[in-house]
Amino acid sequence: MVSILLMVKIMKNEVRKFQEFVRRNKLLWSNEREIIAEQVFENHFHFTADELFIQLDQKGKNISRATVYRTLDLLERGKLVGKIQLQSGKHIYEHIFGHQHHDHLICQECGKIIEFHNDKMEKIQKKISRKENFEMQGHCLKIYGICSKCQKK
Amino acid sequence: MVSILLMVKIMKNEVRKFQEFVRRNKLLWSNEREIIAEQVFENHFHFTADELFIQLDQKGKNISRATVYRTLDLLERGKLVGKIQLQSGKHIYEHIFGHQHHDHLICQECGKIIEFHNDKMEKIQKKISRKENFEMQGHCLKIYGICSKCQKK
DNA sequence: TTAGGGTTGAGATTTGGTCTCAATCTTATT
DNA sequence: AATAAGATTGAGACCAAATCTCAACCCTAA
Repeated sequence: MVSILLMVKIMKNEVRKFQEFVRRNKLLWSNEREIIAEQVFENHFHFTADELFIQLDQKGKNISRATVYRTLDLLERGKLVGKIQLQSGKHIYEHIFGHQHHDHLICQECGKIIEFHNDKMEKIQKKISRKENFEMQGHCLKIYGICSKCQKK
Repeated sequence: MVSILLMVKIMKNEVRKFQEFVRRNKLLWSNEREIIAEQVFENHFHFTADELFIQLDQKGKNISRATVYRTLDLLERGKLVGKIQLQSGKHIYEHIFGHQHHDHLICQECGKIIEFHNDKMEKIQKKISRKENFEMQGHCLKIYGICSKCQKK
């Protein structure tokens, strides 16, 4: 009797994309990178590096803070996550892969973040850069204010 | 013989504006606040809190770092200076009073900052906020890239 | 002149993040 | 399967920017 055991590692599409990025850049694929990426893509919306570290810790994954930061950097370089700087100076992360580029409305009261995208504005930015002979690589637009819920309070 | 000594303190317009702001908010006007404000408005273009502290130190003004930071916060609250966050997470300051609102092109190579203003973009932002029932208080737009000089290198 | 309370300085502390380096793991090559 | 080269990791030291603490001091109104 012959039994064939097929070990297929189920890997989320996003995690696989990250693995491809890592290999493409001649870096090594490690357990830690996989665990961190999995957790990142389980998180919906925005999270901080430290939140991620604590989540992993609570799941019993003993991964050091340094590795979490290093891996988030890598995910950012691979354009799989985006890093957003808040007014306080803190950073939050969000998925990018599979998402359209967008900017943010940030509530100063409760911290709520609303995403939006506006093509016209992107075009204007390109035009301004061209005028200044500036080679535009990216941009960051944040609108600060009070969200509808907090206005009612 | 009678001699009248008229002591008129020459105060830059911007410094006076700050003084007014301080008084309006029922805070006290101190020597330190005056010295710091003077230095702020002597600086042209952008500077960091620490640069300001060092400038004062070199002039023999013994003002503590804490006071410099505190006063910059006040100046910001009074809308006399603006605080800009760079991608590195560091902050730089710039005058606002008497200047038109503007956004920034930031060279990733040499750090050069080019200011610009675009009305159409401001309008779009207001429209977006309105759509989301968001009470817009301010915004921050930074375009990152390579300036013309650095492209040639 | 005085009282009340805002402001300051020096240095400790916090925060978010990076660095160090020996031990460990990954991968390509035998 | 064994090996070697080199990438990665963990623990904790370290760093810079900024904030906090609190006693001493200064500003202002009365």
